[in-house]
Amino acid sequence: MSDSNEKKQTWLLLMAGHVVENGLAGASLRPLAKAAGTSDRMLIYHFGSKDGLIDALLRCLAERFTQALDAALPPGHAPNRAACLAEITALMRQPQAAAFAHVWLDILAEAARGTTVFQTTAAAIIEGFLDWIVGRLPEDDPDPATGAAVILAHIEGALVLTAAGRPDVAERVENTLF
Amino acid sequence: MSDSNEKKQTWLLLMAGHVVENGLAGASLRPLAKAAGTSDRMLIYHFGSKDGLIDALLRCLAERFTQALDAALPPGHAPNRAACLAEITALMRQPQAAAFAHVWLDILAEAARGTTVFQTTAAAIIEGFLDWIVGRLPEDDPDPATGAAVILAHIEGALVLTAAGRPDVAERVENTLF
DNA sequence: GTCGAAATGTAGCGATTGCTACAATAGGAA
DNA sequence: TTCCTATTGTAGCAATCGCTACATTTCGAC
Repeated sequence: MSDSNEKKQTWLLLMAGHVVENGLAGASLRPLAKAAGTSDRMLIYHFGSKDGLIDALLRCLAERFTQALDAALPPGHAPNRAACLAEITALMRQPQAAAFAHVWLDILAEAARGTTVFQTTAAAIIEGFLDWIVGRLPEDDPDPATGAAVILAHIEGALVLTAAGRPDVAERVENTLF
Repeated sequence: MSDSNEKKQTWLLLMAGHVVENGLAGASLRPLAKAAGTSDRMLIYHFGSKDGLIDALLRCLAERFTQALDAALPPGHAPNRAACLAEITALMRQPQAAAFAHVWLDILAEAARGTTVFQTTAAAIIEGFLDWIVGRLPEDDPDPATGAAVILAHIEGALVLTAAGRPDVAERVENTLF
């Protein structure tokens, strides 16, 4: 059992890499299996169905994302909200964050259409992101929940504007937010 | 020629409706043709290829979106930025806006992955949206470009947070933005 | 009416989709 | 060894994908 779980976990990591590079929307069994070094037959056998695989893959991606946040910028309090936002914005401009942004938009599109697994995954990612931001706000922030919400909303807005090819709009806002 | 263009335009409107309801990512020729009341054979014949069809469909969607904005809230100056944001936020909560949000996220996901047609469409939609917001800002707004950018960034952030199942976060920000 | 081009229907191609039937292998329990 | 279950490979199914070959219809120019 533990042996099987280890193998599945290895597969999931490899498939997560493939998904980050090639997108989640058009991901089909055979390419995923090739990325994991196995066969579609095995993926169905161990995950039950493609839905089961996507479910596991989404959990894996969410966990990887929250871990990546802590790894990139471990908790530590910024002097003020503006500095905190600047730090996170700079982090989001790094290539690995941009790569994840593609998958994030895939997840959002499917979540918006009502698919339960994608909705819970998206909510979990948001929750983890909010917690992480709270841990980076100024120690004396009067209202960390609101502060984190403002920063996260701006990060997500900037994500959309950047994806739409207008990072300049996001930048203009960033300079006048706090 | 004009006859052919009229027919294509009718088809595009019907297909746009289908796409808004069923998503753009998984849209394939035969369902689109059925929605337009024709055949996949005819779509290929008149649009050259699926890429050509998607291109035309995206232009149609972008135009429909900007027109829908003007139709929902014709230009008129709000008393202040906060009121302007509140108006637009209320508008975005209407069902038709939510329906378009699904397609918008599809477009963004594809644009983020680098597909040119989606990128230009996304940029055009952003541009039209910005112009429309400028036309609704207070008449004496000191910096309409920045004001529109701040409002649009928040709207897009709220879109993401809502799609992720956390509209509460967006709402919290809205109350403290101006 | 005649002719030629545009427009449309029918049928199907090769590729890919998620998934499965069947058989073979492997590895531990008795 | 013997048997049983878990695991894996091979092959293929029905459905759908974008697209095309071929035949037919439609329709305006002459």
